[in-house]
Amino acid sequence: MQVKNNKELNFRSDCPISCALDLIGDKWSILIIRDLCFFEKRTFSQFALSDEKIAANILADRLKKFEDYGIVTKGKSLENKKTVLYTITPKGLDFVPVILELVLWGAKHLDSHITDEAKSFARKIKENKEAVIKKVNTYE
Amino acid sequence: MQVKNNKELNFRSDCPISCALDLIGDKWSILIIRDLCFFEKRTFSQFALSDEKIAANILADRLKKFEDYGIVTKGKSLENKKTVLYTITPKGLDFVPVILELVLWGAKHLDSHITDEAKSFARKIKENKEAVIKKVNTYE
DNA sequence: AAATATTACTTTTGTTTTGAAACTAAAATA
DNA sequence: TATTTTAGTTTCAAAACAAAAGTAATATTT
Repeated sequence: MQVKNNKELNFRSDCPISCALDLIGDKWSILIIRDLCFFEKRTFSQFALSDEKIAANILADRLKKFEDYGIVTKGKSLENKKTVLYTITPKGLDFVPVILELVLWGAKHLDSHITDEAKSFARKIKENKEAVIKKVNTYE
Repeated sequence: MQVKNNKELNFRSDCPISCALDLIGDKWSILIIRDLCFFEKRTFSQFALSDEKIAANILADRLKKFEDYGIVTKGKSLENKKTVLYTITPKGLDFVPVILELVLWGAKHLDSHITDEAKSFARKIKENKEAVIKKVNTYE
């Protein structure tokens, strides 16, 4: 049978930064991980509803990639047969520190674009990064 | 006169993560910042020679964007008239923590692809992240 | 001084990725 | 039974990317 798969990643080099970017270096991947980790989103339509308005085809592509590379697992809801649940793995959760640093960068250098809520989150990260990471890791 | 400019960024939302990605969310931007911060590259041809082999047109595009958004400044060499020097700004240096977290992620989860050198760098980051950041910040 | 090489790009052309919209199929709800 | 919801897929045009070749100024070699 014909399986539609993301083509195999070829890593451009053996640099860990480059390899990480080969997997999540685009405008959408990190936002999906953000939604999984900080907004407890789990379903296709929840991701699709985010402010940035990802297109359905791109979302489907990234979720497939994430599944293929162990960033999320795909499962079925216990309550009904049509809802698909995406759950972040430990490998995916390990992107949280990257995301927190992006928040700090954004809050510092794009100040005027950023909400007060985001600014207060940045403050919280600066005060106690480990606590923020631990909290995300215990959502599950 | 006709100026060739990167079109204005439109930020997809007011999320600091999303905004940061609007600027550097692609496969190349962070690698150029890596080369500036960790390998002291300053010229077009030095960037072009990196292992990942960025195409000249893409490199030119990203350097222009970086200049426009204050990530680097463009200057002339004191020694000769043809070399152009790109220098990272404090705003650009503030991406270093993001990069260090990508190194840690890559070293942990893509272990088999990564060089021993990169692994030992990851160890150093884990031992004393602040020292690594400080060292990068004092290259200049 | 002339020829060659280097540097920093730009241009061209073809391919790939993205984005928007419409469409589908199964399941759930009214 | 009809409508809505969920999770996608398909289509097609536009934008971004990649590889290669070209250019112009400067620097080096012969």
